[in-house]
Amino acid sequence: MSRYQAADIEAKWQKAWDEAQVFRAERSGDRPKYYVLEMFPYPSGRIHMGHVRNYTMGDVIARHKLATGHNVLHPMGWDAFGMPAENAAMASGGHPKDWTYSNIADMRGQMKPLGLSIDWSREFATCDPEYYGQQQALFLDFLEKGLVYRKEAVVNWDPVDMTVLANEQVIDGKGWRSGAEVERRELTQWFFKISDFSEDLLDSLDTLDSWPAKVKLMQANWIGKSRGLQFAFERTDGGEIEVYTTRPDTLMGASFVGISPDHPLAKELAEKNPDVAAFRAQCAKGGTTEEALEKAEKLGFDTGLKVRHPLDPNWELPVWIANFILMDYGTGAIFGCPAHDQRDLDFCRKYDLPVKVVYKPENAEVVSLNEVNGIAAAVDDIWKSSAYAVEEREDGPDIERVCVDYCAYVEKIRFSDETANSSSPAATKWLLDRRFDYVVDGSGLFRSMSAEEAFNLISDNIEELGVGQRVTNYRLRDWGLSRQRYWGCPIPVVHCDACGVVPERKENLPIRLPDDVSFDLPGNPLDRHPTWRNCECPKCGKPAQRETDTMDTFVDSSWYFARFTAPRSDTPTVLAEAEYWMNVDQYIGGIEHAILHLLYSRFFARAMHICGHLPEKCREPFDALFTQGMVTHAIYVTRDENDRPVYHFPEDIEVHESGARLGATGEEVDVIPSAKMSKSKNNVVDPTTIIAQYGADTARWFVLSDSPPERDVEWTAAGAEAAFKHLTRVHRLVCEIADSSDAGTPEADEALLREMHKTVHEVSGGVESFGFNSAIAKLYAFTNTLAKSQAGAAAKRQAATALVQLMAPMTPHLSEELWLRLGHEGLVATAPWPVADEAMLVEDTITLPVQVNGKRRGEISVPRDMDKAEVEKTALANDAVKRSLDGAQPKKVIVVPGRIVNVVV
RNA sequence: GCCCGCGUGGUGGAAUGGUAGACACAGGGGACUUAAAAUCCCCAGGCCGAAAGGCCGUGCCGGUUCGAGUCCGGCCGCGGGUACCA
Repeated sequence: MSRYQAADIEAKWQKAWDEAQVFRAERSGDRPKYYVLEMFPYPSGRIHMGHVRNYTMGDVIARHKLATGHNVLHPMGWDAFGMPAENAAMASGGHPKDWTYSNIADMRGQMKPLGLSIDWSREFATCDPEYYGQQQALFLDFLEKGLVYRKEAVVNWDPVDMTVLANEQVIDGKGWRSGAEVERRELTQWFFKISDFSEDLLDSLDTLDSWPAKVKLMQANWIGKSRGLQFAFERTDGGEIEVYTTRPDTLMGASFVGISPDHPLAKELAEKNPDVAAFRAQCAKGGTTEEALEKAEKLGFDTGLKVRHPLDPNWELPVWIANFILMDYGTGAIFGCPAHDQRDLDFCRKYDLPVKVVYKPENAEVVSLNEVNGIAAAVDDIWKSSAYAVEEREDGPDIERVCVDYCAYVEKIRFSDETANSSSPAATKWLLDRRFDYVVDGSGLFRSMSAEEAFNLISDNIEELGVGQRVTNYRLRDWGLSRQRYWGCPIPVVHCDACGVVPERKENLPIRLPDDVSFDLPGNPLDRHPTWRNCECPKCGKPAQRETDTMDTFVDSSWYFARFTAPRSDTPTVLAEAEYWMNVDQYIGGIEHAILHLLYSRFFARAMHICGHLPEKCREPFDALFTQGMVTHAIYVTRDENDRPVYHFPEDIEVHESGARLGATGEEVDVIPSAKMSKSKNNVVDPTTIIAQYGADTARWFVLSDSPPERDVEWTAAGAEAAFKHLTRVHRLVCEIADSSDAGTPEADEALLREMHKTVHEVSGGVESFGFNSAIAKLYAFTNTLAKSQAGAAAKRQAATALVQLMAPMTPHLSEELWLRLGHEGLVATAPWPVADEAMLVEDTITLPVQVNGKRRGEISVPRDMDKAEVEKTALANDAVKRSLDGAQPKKVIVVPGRIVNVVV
């Protein structure tokens, strides 16, 4: 009997599949098509366990669909533009192109041994001029349809290196190479008009039935539809300030009007007032990320300007410049209502601005006002309490009641204030400044009304006054695609002194990246290239300058799925091919792409449809989405002399009880226990050693069995050994069965075949619903059953055949080998998937647990179809149950047929 | 900060609101062997108990339910995203 020789088997069958062209995808009318796609990799140089996990999952789906009679498209390509190639060029002097293509060759070489059912004839890289040239054509079409435009936007600016930094290159607010404090700076850049599609992108989420709910929720929140009021505050010195608010109901609690440091008014003031200029400069420090902006200390500057409250001309509010107000959202100006917004509250406390309550806190009565910390603490508690947040509902704010009782509440606070030992300035200020006699509706007191009523009352007043109107607003911003970098798709436009910005002619595409560039200086090499940017204006023919910005790499990955349907065509897509192959039936990728990549792709599919590159049905390009968890691993960090992080490889680390240290020097390292594997953090584990040691089938089996696919998994090497042992066991067992001629008992045959049908049923279900780890557990159990079975050779061969077929999507090479060994014709890869006999799935006798008051006390064995009354009788007659009841009379007996009996006493 | 997830034995994990811990890893014991490897068999959440059995137990606190790992509310911890990492 031959031993399990993974290396021989795998090479043999990969060759066989190749020769039979089993995975070559061609249009065909005789089978339903199925397009399965895994998010294509960035060619970092080495595949890691995350790739193996991702592609193996997709491969199981693809092979299962092939076996169930589908015409499967399962392509692979490379998301090949991006910063790491330039970083490598800077670090070691090579060329990004060489680095990238060499990495692609390496990774393809590491992926092929996995035996993936990929149609490699469709492979491409986004840095191929044949691909990015078509992308440039798309850009020009988008431009023509008004889907692209230019405007000013802020970037991270490194004032020492004089270059734009990616967010990732900003560490603790400092440039990663220079260590200089990063500034925000405005540049003119290209934008896709994704915001034109806000409503559609939001509404269409409802049609994506096979997407994870969490992804749809994240996208919906990202798009961030809000109903609000846009209106103007009149300045006492003339002019006005336009604000947007989702909370007009809190207008009577306004304490100030705030404008963004990037607001035109702030810029105007800065020209005359050096203090304002200095404040703006202070606000411009730090990175551009939302996180950095939100977490930054709240800074404000009192402009000295005043505005009139729109509902009370005698009520003046100060105008502040505040760093937490984003120019990109709404109008870049707000009114602050500190009582009902945490950020406004923080701000008002810091600058001693009044806090006016509009809503009565729901739990005002239960607040203890005699706490040792005095009234300030009580007020704090209330401010912090969730009662203050008015829940945003689909139909606008609701639930909470606008005050009436708040007068009584304020009295209560005041009463307590007299007895409190301390009176904090904030609390005193708040008490002194209440204006609860203000009239909204002329009645002399606030009416008791719901938040929605208040929302409408204020909005109506504002609209009647003619100073503003209700508007729908979206958080989603247009997609800035300009990058001041070399290794990306050149933006195909020309700047002409006479004609302005002119699109390149399509016949001049692709606009190729020049090869002769240097990375010895920071910044974009295209900018300082001696000749590349010189060209003729496509319109007037005079000398002109090429755009030197390249495209965001997200553009590359926003349409590659469509390109796979016609990867060699000299147009971006071919409608007939797209009509046949699209949409992607199953898309698989990391949860980290839940928002940006998937949203951008949805936008691109719409835009491509508008330009005639995709049929109508492709507006939502991914029918089903599965988001796999990430493979994580600890990160080991030390700090260099400038306090910048240095990441160490796992193999250089010694772990001890209280932490970890560097093996070479003994230096203690900080351990970040579990984080996404990332090349820049040096925590990537290489799967090739496992493949070399045990074979691809072991690696595939192990990554699928180890954890549920949607969950993150911490990589450990233990376990691969066990997977290999199991496959060896299956090999031995099936070979024994193939050679056996034993007779068995009819009972054993029956039992084995019942178990076989159950396994077929459960494994099929598991494969179809991404329950790979559970499916594999069933296969383990069935292997154990088969090994112990006393069934005859014929029944065992039948069971072994099913086992081999069920394992085939996961361990395709081993299965082919055993399929042949069992004497079957052709390839298991194309053999029809086994189908379970429903009649064999039901047992005649079932075991029911019996609970007494919800605790399991015994079990009974009853016929499957026994009626409820009989089951109840049997349960109550059970010895263990009687003992547990101890003579007590049951009040109620709940019988859940086929499930459980619960006796309540 | 904000949005979204996740949290179950020593470990990975299983469990349409219905017997918590399937299946495996590591561990312990045994068989085979001169020995080892390989293979096979058995044990195994915690506590009490000789056993029968009992009590506790799915991050924490509370709720809904005959019944909660699962649903609801509030916390804590960890992870992802946060628009120039891909």
